[in-house]
Amino acid sequence: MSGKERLPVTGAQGDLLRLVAGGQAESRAELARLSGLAASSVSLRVEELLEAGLLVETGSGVSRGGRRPRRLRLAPNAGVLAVADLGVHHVRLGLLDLSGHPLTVQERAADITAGPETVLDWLADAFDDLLDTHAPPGVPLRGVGTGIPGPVDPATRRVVGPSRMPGWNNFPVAEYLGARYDLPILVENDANLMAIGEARSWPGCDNLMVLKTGTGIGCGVIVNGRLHRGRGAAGDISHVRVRTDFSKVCACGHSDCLEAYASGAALIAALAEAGVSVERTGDIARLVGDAVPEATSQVRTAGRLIGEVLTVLVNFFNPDVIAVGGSLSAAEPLIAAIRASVYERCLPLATRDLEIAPARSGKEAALLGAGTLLLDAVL
Amino acid sequence: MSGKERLPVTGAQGDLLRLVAGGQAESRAELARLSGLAASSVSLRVEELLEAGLLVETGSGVSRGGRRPRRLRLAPNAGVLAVADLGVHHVRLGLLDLSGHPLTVQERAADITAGPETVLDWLADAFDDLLDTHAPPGVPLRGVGTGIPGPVDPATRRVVGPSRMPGWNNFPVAEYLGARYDLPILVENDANLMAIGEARSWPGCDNLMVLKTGTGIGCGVIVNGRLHRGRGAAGDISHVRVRTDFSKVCACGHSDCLEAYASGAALIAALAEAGVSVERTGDIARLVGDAVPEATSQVRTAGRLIGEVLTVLVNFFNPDVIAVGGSLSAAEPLIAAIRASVYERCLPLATRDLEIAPARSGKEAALLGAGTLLLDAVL
DNA sequence: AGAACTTCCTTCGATATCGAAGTTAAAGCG
DNA sequence: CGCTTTAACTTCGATATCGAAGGAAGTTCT
Repeated sequence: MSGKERLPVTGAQGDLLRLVAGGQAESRAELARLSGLAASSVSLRVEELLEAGLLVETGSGVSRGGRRPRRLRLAPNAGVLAVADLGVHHVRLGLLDLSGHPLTVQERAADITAGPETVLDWLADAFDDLLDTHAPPGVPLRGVGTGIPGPVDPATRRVVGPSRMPGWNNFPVAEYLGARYDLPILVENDANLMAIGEARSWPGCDNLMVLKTGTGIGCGVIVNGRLHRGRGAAGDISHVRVRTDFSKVCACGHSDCLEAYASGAALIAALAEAGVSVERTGDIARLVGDAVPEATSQVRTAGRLIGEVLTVLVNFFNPDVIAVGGSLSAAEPLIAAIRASVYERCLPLATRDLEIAPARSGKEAALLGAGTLLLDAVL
Repeated sequence: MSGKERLPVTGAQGDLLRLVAGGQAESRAELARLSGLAASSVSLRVEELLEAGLLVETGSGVSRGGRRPRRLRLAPNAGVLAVADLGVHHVRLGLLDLSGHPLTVQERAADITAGPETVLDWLADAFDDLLDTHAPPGVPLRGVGTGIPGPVDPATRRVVGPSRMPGWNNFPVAEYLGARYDLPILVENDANLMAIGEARSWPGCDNLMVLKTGTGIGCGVIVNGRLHRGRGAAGDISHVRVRTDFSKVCACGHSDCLEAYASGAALIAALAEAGVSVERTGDIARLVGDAVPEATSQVRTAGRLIGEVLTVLVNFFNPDVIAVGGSLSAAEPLIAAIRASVYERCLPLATRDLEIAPARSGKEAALLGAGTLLLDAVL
């Protein structure tokens, strides 16, 4: 667990390892195509990686009309990653192998308002616990990463101006964890991590928007296969102004923000007014499933508002995919309403091959995304 | 004028040439830093390029504390590019050297509604004319490019669904020009070209939005220093819905499109209703300069509407710069109104270092952009 | 079943790139 | 002015990459 240095690989070896770890290549031939290296060079490097015990050959793959490829995998004992997805009330955390596949995942209750030191100490203890109980013996920890339910400045890797995280503003999360783990540390906004994780489930799609509809509304943007951070807050559409019949003031001080109408928190408040008591965002989808009319109507309205914001973004950005995740996305009318808005209003060229679909990668999306980003730092 | 092949350069040589041509590097040392190659390798390749007559040394540059760099330039006789920016009523066309600097630029009246064959034949004749009269003798033509005032499908390089170009739909512009010139041919949307040209004027800024406010409203998007095309129509914000007091139906069939209120064409119509007769979009800025109240008021409203659309995009995309060009941008209240909307409504993290400014690169922006893109195909 | 592809991977000599050490030419300074 | 420092380039042996040719292991066509 010592040594902040990467694995003992040269540049070209690292590129190849990343391609295998990222699931983009499974054979020498694919590596050659994707890396741009000559097939002969790939063979040489792969040979070295096999000898170093970082790669293993696991049988052969499917023929594409000729000789079958010899399938390459990352060695299971090359290392593990410890990753977490900090939420407001819950934390998901787990261990991944260096292919980014989960070895174990847990969800634990946690209160992020307890402040950064308390939460991060607790998190590190939880990691140690997981490593003791679930990591194969002798396999080294190679990196630590966590998602944060608020904006993270990519330059300083500090939390900046979070709305639901008192005490965290400007806290140097990466440094604090770095003091405990002498390893690559990743700190990133949770919607961004989710977007990266989700992108792995859409091969061939280079431009995605990934919505996280939960207590708040988050959005991660993948451009050209890579996370777009902008100045640090890219994808933040929660305070975009929407067209509505009556006016609401948002917690941010502006009026008519999307979040004030279409977030899980807003829906819970609206349902309470209508006499329907809901405690958690996840329960809204259940009410919709039980055909409670107030819930369905509210979700439909939220979908329409989100969809109207998306029309602008679809025309502007022309994504291949809009993946909708988060606990609200389990309510079917949400995506239906989003689709209706977008397809009705957007340019044909922009919607021709646009797919608007539920997120494919489930609850672990953010953890997988953390793994994917960490691999770039580790390999 | 024969030979569709590129210049006789190997891969690494091409990279170096592109860096010099793009104005990013002027010395061997800069080339080494930017290309990632070892200094020794750079020296070898540069030596070859000098011998091949593609590069020339032109004295020495400014010392940065040590020995002065030996300044490198593209050889003036390495070739020329013929580029055009097709508008609805006018065409700008010119010759560029392989550094992308204009040798000569002209504006000629032309009617794009005459149909593609007529216009493109006329354009090619105009190119030949320019080459005869303004190209240094013996310098070969290396590439041809043109901007189109409508959407261009990047896959097929055909015009798709243009609004003001009858007869052009699905016309294979690149193929048609390719039959006349056996050279790399570039065909691209005009706002996209303008964005690329403008981006060269903002060194260090990797994420830009470039607005073209003329008869219509165009927008080009630069992400990570490269043009973002999406599925072909990225940046097209002209048919985004805006919040207004009264409702208008746009030519596209939807109601309340941005273009129906804030485009030059819309302003001319609105001014006519107010009893102010304007013929061309460029005259609106003149009226504003003469403090005609109706014009100022209309432009301010247009700016506010554009700004409101931009708030969504700024939160989402987090650009470094919004550059506003086109004939309307000469009207100062336009940018002032855009700034007011964006700064009032957007997230602090997104506007902290955001610059909203008039385009820097003038009327030739699209031609320069065409040159920049062509260089990638030629070098 | 046999011949003809196709694809995957390896071998080996030719070539390109690297990087450490040296050279050249300037700026900064007492 | 001469000394040190800095940066720009060059030289040259070590190393990495390439690419053509060929072998291995399939599929497809006849």
